[in-house]
Amino acid sequence: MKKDKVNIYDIAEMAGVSIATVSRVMNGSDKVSEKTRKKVMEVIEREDFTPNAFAQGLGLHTMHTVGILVPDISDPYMSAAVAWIEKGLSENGYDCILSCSGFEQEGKQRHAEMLLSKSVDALIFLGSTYAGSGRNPDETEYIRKAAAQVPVFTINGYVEGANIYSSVNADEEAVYEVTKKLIRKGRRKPVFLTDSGSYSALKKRKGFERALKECGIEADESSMIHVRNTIYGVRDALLSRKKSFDAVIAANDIIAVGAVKYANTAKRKLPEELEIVGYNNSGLVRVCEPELSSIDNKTEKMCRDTVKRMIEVLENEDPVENKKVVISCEFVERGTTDIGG
Amino acid sequence: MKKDKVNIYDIAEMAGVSIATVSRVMNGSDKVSEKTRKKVMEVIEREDFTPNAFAQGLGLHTMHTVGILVPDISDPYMSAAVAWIEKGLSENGYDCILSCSGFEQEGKQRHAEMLLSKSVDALIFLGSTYAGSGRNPDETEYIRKAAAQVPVFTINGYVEGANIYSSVNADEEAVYEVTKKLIRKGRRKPVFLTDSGSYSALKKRKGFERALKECGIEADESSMIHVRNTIYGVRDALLSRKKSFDAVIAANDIIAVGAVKYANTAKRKLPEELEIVGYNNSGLVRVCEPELSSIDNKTEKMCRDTVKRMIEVLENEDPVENKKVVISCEFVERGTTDIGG
DNA sequence: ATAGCCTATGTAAACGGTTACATTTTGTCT
DNA sequence: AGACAAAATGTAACCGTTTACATAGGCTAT
Repeated sequence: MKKDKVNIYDIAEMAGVSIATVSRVMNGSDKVSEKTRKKVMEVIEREDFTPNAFAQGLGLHTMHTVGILVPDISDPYMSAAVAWIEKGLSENGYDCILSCSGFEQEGKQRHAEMLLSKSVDALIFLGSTYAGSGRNPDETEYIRKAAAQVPVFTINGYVEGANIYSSVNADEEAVYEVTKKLIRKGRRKPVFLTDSGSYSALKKRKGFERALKECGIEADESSMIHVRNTIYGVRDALLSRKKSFDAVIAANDIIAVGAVKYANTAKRKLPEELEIVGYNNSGLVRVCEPELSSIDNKTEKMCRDTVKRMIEVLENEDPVENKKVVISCEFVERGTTDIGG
Repeated sequence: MKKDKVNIYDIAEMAGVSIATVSRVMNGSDKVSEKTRKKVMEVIEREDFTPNAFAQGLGLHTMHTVGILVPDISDPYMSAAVAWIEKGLSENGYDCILSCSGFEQEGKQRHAEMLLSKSVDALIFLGSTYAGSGRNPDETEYIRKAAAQVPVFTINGYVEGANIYSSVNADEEAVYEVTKKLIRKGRRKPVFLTDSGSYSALKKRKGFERALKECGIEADESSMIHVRNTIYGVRDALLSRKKSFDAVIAANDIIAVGAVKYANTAKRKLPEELEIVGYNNSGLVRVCEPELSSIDNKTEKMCRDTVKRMIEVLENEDPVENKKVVISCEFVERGTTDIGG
């Protein structure tokens, strides 16, 4: 099916020079006389020549390609992050291979191996790992295995290990601060909603618990609710809840939107009777009515930062000192709270 | 950084066989005696040997990899589509390289060339092209160029040409039908909102105009409004509009949400005083309040279908007959209209 | 024993670039 | 004009696989 493409030999012949000269022209560098360069460039453009990346890779030992592993690209937070990462990589002459691994460890592992077999220069794991959850210490074993071959970067999932670089949000602090504010304002029955036991979810939960404890509010198990990551799932869970509550801190914006749906359905006025805080400050916040107050976890900054460090690791031989970068969040107030931005 | 890896020569030497035999063992196929296979496998496992992908790519001319070009992955419609495509490809043993090209032709072209240089087996162009707009016939020249090298599949952007396969929605029909319904119900001043002059936008517009003409409503230019693809952009455009209108048909859900924002801001009751129809039936429809009536363009079906045809084209030599597949849409009624689902 | 055939294995030629090194061309200085 | 350096260009080795083809070795049938 695939037609034969022109290769460097064809170009060389047409331009009446050697392949070395064509290669030199292609790579801009080196010393080629202006006359020859022009002649060769003409042929290259006329024939629409683009070098074969594999052949280049063989010689150069790099394909300038980075693998991105994302559990679910249709999640707005993930897709926004991928967009930023792709942009950053592209600006630096790298391309990305995307792989949607699902949330299961087995899929992640398989996809990571697939990416490695494509000789990516580095790997980015996007989204939460379960590292440190204590439930199963080898849940991140495959990340360490991958790191034996290429530098690995994790975003919002911290894994300790050689050749592994992590960027995480100060999730605990962020939730702690916002919960405190809610309590200070008079809320006495806040609940925390999450859909997973991921690394970052655990941090958020910790922040929530700490704030409650400090304020002398009993943090019983029932104030930390496990929900499905869908709008209706959350709404229904809240509708059927027996115990009362007067504030919701959600682990992501989708869950928060579900809480807003609940409030609208149950006719509880926002923010007077109930306050809701989302997480991620994603595109959803403005779609929601009233618009959603949310904790901005600085996706763009985090992604840009990750890409920058990656380029450093890949292109400088001196080791990058910062293995773990913590990026703080910022609470953005909109219509679902009234605690001061 | 990358460790020096063992290669096939090392394995061959250690196992006391030739590289050809090792290669045969690796690829499972061919006839190798059980004894040799075992001996070689042992060394392979012990040394953790994985073949170099560059070299494989050079030899094989296929990496079971498909390139996906998407203008903007953070758009919920696009990311949902990518998720479906990735899933389908993955199920068939293919991987995908994602490239976010932006909406400009120049970027699309550059990214397409990049993907081709990576020896992808096929290319998928996601989202609207400007083919047939008449404004510039070579706007799709680069797609044809790409098709000279590998089969090209376009989703919602029809391009005529050899080796090009398209899947498009019956956009004109869908908009025509829903507009008719609105008019029949009594709406006399519908407006159509779009952010682009893309192929599918033009079809939608055509359907809108046709419905108006048939019903004897004057379709002046001002009833087809060009807006930015942001919620506030649309809201503000509508707020500042002088001429009155009583129904909105939007080219996508984001625009429709903007119209809902407008209605909420201007205190126009939905759906009594104003009816709004979105397009794509994306995740946003349920976030919106009231929930958004939208035209479902069957993203999953379209993506699955595209992947299926692609596999056929790639793996069977007999030509696939259907170069252009049209997939019909379905209007889904929610809170922003009252015309009957 | 030997011709004849399979089967298992090895040899070497692609694949399409990069690049160290060799060679030719050009230009300068005396 | 001749010597020499510098600049431009060419040659060929190398990267690590796959695979068509060649060959060696084992078996059966005569």
